[in-house]
Amino acid sequence: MARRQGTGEVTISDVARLAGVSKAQAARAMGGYGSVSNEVKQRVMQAAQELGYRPNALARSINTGKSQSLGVVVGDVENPYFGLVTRGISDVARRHGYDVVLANTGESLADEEKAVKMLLDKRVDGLLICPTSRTSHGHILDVERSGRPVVLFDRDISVSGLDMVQMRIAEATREAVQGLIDAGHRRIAYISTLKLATDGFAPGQDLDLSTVSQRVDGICRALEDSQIEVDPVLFQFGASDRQSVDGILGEMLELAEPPTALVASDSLVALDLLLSLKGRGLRIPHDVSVVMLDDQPWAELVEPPVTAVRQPAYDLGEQAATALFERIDGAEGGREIWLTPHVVTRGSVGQPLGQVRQPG
Amino acid sequence: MARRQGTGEVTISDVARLAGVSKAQAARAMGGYGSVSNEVKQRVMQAAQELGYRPNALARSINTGKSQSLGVVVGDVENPYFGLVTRGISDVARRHGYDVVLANTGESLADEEKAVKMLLDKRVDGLLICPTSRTSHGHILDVERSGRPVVLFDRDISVSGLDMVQMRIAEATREAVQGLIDAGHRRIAYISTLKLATDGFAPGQDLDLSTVSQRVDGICRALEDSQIEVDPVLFQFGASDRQSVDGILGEMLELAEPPTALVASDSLVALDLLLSLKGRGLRIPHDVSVVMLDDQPWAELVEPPVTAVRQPAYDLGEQAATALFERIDGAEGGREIWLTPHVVTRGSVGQPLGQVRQPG
DNA sequence: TTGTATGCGTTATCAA
DNA sequence: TTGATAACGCATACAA
Repeated sequence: MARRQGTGEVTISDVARLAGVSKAQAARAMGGYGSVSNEVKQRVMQAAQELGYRPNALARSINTGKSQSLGVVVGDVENPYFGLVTRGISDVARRHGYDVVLANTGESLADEEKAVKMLLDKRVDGLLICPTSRTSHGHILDVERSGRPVVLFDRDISVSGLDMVQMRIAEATREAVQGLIDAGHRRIAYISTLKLATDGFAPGQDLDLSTVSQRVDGICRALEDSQIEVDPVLFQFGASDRQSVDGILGEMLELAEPPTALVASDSLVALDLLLSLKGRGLRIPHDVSVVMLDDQPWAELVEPPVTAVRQPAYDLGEQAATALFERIDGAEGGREIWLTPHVVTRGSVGQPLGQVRQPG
Repeated sequence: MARRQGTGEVTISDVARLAGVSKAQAARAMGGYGSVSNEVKQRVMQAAQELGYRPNALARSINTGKSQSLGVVVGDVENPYFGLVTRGISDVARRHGYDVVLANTGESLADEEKAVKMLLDKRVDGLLICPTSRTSHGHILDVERSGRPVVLFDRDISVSGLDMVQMRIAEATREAVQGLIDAGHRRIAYISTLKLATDGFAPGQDLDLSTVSQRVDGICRALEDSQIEVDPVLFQFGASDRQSVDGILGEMLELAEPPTALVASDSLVALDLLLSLKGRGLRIPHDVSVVMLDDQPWAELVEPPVTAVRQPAYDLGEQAATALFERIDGAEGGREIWLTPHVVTRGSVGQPLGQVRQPG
């Protein structure tokens, strides 16, 4: 007589009993390992079918040490860019018979740390992380130390040796900005969601997100190539919503030498930025030129269509997941994979208005 | 001497040994159940810390019967609507200390069935499903029968008794179409991604997606209220990509009595539709009016801004997850929750061009 | 409060 | 090819 109740679900023992074989044989037949005669296999299958038996994957995992699931940690699935990345990951995972445990951290480091812990506790076979911070990465290194493979995607961290799949977006950004310069722009502003740790921004300053860092580098390189001054006031951060974007834009337009071109760090910023411009009655590209550093379908639709840097987001997800599976299958770590975004030229870039220098 | 090697990870036994207490006491201290003296708790915590011990959630789950994770089955996370829903679900889950196993099925019934099986095998504590089909739902009923709670979201199935959270979009659609009628439209077309099982569409026909069914109902009701003929040729399906949308639009414009207003079933269709209109040089709302049955931020940005039905997608996710947790906590099932979308009037609806009837 | 022994549902080992 | 039994890592009933 059992002292404790089971879960009430059908187990392999029930199947074995009905099939008239030992538990071990039934397990072998169901699991497809070891050797079992065709006749027994038939009987077991039949019994399993009849009882509606489904193996308990948890119990299996505890024995095999493999959970057949991947942990994915990302800041914001709501951002269409990450939506697509997630889709790429999920497709590869499904193809491998794995499923995906998704943790959305809202770009909070504390939540990211918690999420990683939870995922490790659940013994995921590997982790895909898009880190919130370049520098606060203790929890990520812990994972590697624990022996479970990790692949970083989209963003870098400040130590090397980990697998990572990234966009080579510095170069594409440089190209896009070169396009602005070629059109005659000298005052080019950059607007990002990233919240700066420091009060103001200084060129060359370390930024805590590699993706933002790359973008800024690309812009600066383009400017320096043409001997154009890098003006810190044209690098604006903390553009987290419509209101802050509008505020930032308003301040920059009041500058003695306002920007003639605006570079939006991603599609969300671009959306708010374009709405703000529209609200102010500014016309693109007549009054101001615009470039967005992440393409989205609607960029083609607005008037004028927006010049953008198109990132292969789905591919990023696919490659990251593929790299992780290679690690799970025993491959060496430390590999870096770089994907190449491309500039898609549309109609939002034109010549700057001849701006008049304020006297004094 | 152990015959089999463990996973190599630190277990509660190791912690117990180092702390100099029994395995049970260590487990109690770590798990926070049963009674343990403060002194032992201290020693155990200390030992766990030192060894870097992390409990194996799988082993715990197998005992408790609770996995602390939710399964989410959805057709397409890439669709921003579902992206937001997922975010809502994920936030509630995290608040409850659960994590989310996400299965993206690409709207394939076979994949949906497989996904549900996998999730059940992994003993998720509950499932949130956005079903691909109203009628092929055996796998969903199986879940309920297995005793694990399910909440359907966004879409209905053809049997009652299950928990479900849905948009009351028939009514909002009726309102939006009423707006078109009020503006003078009589030829109103509807374009949906749904692939029809039958060859053509007949008014009153059963559709396999409740969300599409509701939209069609809303349109028909508005038309009937104004004694306008419901013309099957104005209901077009299978608009899965830009090309097919363009083809559908082309055919409809060649009709003897072409539509003067277009209703896009969701934001993806709307995007393709607007691009197609733009490509053809048709102007909104002068040449044709447009309404989209799912609002997205860019709808406000395009020229003219697009009148849309705004669905509280994040709320849908939140409510669905909340309902599921209530079921997990023992609440009765069979509840239906309805959310109310609203028409957001913008500039894409105008008076129809006086169209000339073809003679003969 | 503590320790022992057993159970969870599976896989792995070993002898038959 | 089979069956008995240990092992996985933890939770829990029971006795101490």
